[in-house]
Amino acid sequence: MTKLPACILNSDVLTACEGCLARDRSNEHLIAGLTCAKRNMESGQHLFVGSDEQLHVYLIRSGAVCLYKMLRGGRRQIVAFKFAGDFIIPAANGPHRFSAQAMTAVELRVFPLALFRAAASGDARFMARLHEIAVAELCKAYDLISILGHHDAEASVAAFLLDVDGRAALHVGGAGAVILPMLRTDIADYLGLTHETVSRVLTSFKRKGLIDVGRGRTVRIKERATLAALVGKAESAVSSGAR
Amino acid sequence: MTKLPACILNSDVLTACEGCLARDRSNEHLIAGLTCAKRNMESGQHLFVGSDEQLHVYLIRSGAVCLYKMLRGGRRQIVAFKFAGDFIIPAANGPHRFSAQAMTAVELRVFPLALFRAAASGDARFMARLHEIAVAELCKAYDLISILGHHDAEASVAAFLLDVDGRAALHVGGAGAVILPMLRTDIADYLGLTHETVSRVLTSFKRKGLIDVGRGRTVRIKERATLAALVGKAESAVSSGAR
DNA sequence: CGCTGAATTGACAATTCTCAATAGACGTGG
DNA sequence: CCACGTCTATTGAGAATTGTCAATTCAGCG
Repeated sequence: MTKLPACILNSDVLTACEGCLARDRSNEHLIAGLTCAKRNMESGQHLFVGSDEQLHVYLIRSGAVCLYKMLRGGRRQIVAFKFAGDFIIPAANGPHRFSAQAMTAVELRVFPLALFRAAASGDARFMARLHEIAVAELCKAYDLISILGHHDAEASVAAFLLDVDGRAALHVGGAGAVILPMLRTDIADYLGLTHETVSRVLTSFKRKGLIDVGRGRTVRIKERATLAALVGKAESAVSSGAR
Repeated sequence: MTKLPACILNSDVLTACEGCLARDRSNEHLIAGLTCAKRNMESGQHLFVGSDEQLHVYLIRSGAVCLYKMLRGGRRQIVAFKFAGDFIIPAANGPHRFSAQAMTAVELRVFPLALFRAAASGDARFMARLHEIAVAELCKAYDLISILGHHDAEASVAAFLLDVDGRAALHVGGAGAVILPMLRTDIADYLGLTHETVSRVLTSFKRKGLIDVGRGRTVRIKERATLAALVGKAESAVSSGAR
């Protein structure tokens, strides 16, 4: 079994890959046959679009990226936000299912997909890691489904704020404030709302004293419990009884 | 490498597992250490609920099952329908994230989760199959996200009809009609609508001549292209331009 | 300092939800 | 075989939320 970098083997890679690739300066080999290149992109640039062939695995070192799909009527559905430490791994063969756009300046590590897969197919541990990552994405997807199914703007935005707040990569010093790297439009396209509605809800939260909205897209959560109540911690997978 | 049953190795298992387990009568060993039991359940019964420990992998031989989660306000979000040939595989450790309820009489094959995982962890091919299944579920989840993001009842119902129509397991003889094994309420809880809205949309489709709604929850699609247009085959992952 | 894109706020329209009543299907039992 | 009861589906009317369109304020940047 080949030697795998910690960033691939560790269970918590999705949120923290510091220390592992931090050591790789100038494209040194991480494991036999699996190298990564550095790439930097500016805000607004696309890593790839839906029609592109899938050729790479991306690891985000810093910044924020969104994965989206264009829907009928010009509507855009963002299916995931990716932050520092997150992987973007093509799921199947063929063209990309999504487009990936940098929402801020982004620092990337890029692995050739073919090599990545070759390394995985020969190694059950690596394969298991990939599976683990896919499962984590699946859980995220189900969370988003729950949010979209709510049909409740306040609950959606509250869930979004709590989710983002849980990502260490986005915190700024001191008062526990979070930088929202995305536009109101991006939040709206993620939650299935309009940017006006997102704005209204945030203003409403601010007025109720649940959050502080500061300069530079900074948000600080003041009443976490109240937000959680809005989301409905009553959310439960338990049956409410046979039908 | 152990000998694996075709139902696990084949790529198209999610929709068709006939012929593989058809041969296993009375719990014979399928591969070393991996046996399955038969179980039958009636409509309305739960395979498991969200608080249960995850102990089994299920393969549906016949019938229909839904996976759901209860949301705040008593709202129920169905995250997936499972039909004949589909697996229900616990993703992570801990309790179930969802409840699973039989929507019709169901014939099941039940594998002990521990044995299933043991077989997988030692076998890169098996692991790869599991990954493949998870990825397929992920794609389904993203499809549902796209539907829920639409915020358009007609598009949602049209997408649902076309999706269900694509599942061979649900077709009845002759005129290409499909049996919808689920209630209007189930469809609504899947699409983030109310059963009244689902009913209204179906009636509207019927009046427009897009579908026939027959006896016994039978639906026949007459104007596939029109329904597809409603969904918006314009759906695309291609960027509409840099921002 | 002014320009440009983003965010906020307002007024109104549209869709869906809620509540309610009716009609239909299915199974049971007389 | 029909009547009844129950569950499901349909239909209707009104309420509520969000979307749409438009105008204004704000922030960042040259």
